[in-house]
Amino acid sequence: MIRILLVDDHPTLRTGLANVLGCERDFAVVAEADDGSTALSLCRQHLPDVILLDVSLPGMDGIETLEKLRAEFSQARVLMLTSSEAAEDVRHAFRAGALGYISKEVRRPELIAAIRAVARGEKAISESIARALADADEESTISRREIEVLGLLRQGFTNGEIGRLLGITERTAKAHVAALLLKLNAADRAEAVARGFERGLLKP
Amino acid sequence: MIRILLVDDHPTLRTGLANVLGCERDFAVVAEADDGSTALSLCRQHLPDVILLDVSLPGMDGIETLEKLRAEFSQARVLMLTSSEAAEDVRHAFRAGALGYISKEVRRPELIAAIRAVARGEKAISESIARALADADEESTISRREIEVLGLLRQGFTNGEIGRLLGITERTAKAHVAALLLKLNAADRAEAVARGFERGLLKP
DNA sequence: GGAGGGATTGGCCGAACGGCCAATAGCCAC
DNA sequence: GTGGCTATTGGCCGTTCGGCCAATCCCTCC
Repeated sequence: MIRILLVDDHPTLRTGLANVLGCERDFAVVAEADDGSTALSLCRQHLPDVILLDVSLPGMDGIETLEKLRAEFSQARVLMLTSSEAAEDVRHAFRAGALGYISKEVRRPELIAAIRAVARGEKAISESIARALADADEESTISRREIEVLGLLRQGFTNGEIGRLLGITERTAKAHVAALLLKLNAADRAEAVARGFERGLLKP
Repeated sequence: MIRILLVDDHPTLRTGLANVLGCERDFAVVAEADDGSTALSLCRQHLPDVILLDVSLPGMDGIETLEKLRAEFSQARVLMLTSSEAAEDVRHAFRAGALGYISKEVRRPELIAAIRAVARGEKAISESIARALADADEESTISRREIEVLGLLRQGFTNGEIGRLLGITERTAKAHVAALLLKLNAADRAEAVARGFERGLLKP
């Protein structure tokens, strides 16, 4: 018997999942949560075999929830669910100890197969996500520092301000911005920010 | 009997909806579509009483689908479903003839009530959406032209290029950009683009 | 028919931006 | 340990940006 905890903020989607999963004789949805902290306490109560975790949650987001879950239950087997295909999110999730990462768009059989795989301790990645990861690899990698700078560009800071905020020279800030423009193939910081949102580096 | 057409690109969510709706004796889900053109042809086939239409669809988006549906079936009663609360989307939807607009986060009873209301030809707006609309009213309204300019800022165009693209002077383009910065409370075009994404004026 | 708001344009100016070239130091992987 | 990548900094320069002030035309709402 595979005991499952559902974590998603959309009640209807949870119903759909519960319904789909309920059709499998060896699946049992033992609890449902609509946010990260509820997920944590329910996990303590039920110690599920598999946790289906939405990436975007209100308050504490999916990745953060994943980190806390893994910190407390290092053996927790987590399958991330997502609506978008942001390569950086996927990487973060795996780094934080997720076992699987699949799109909500997948059909029933794929979903079921992914859950079984994760329950066995195997990895599971849906095809669209794998493709997004491959695409991201082709493009140049954006460094952590650059993502940090991108976050400041988003807030309308000038190069000088970015330098001050990061404790570096305006020159260096400029260099980071230039690197961002190049890697994101953007003409100016406005387009860089747009690309950030398009790629999921920045979140609304 | 209320005959319903479901339009959403997430199979699991559709399952959930079908499940929730199936519990009501006077509801019948007569068809499901995962994109706009399928929705159109299914609508021709089944002439449903109510259409549940997701705002974000692959290819032709929800609003566009709505427009085509209304153009062909002017009596169509459409209830929009959304994951985000972008005030501009809501306005566009109502202008395009939607009868209702609710968040996917709503609980079962609210959803059912909204569908019954729309089936009777009444409007239905979920609380969170109404709040978003109210918030948007407090802020200054962004004109169509400005949204157009925002779309160009996103693509990294300079004021001069924007002028050329819109057939206006650089001066005027500058004026539009300045208006955007003011209304979006942004320090520069990069932040303006970010605010555009945050508000749902721009879509990834 | 008048009021209000959006779209349009003008000039001026200091600050910020982005491009190009080059160099040093630190860290990870092979 | 050596190559490759990132982070850091420097100078120089033409272009672009954003702010401030003011004016006209057109459409819609009352």
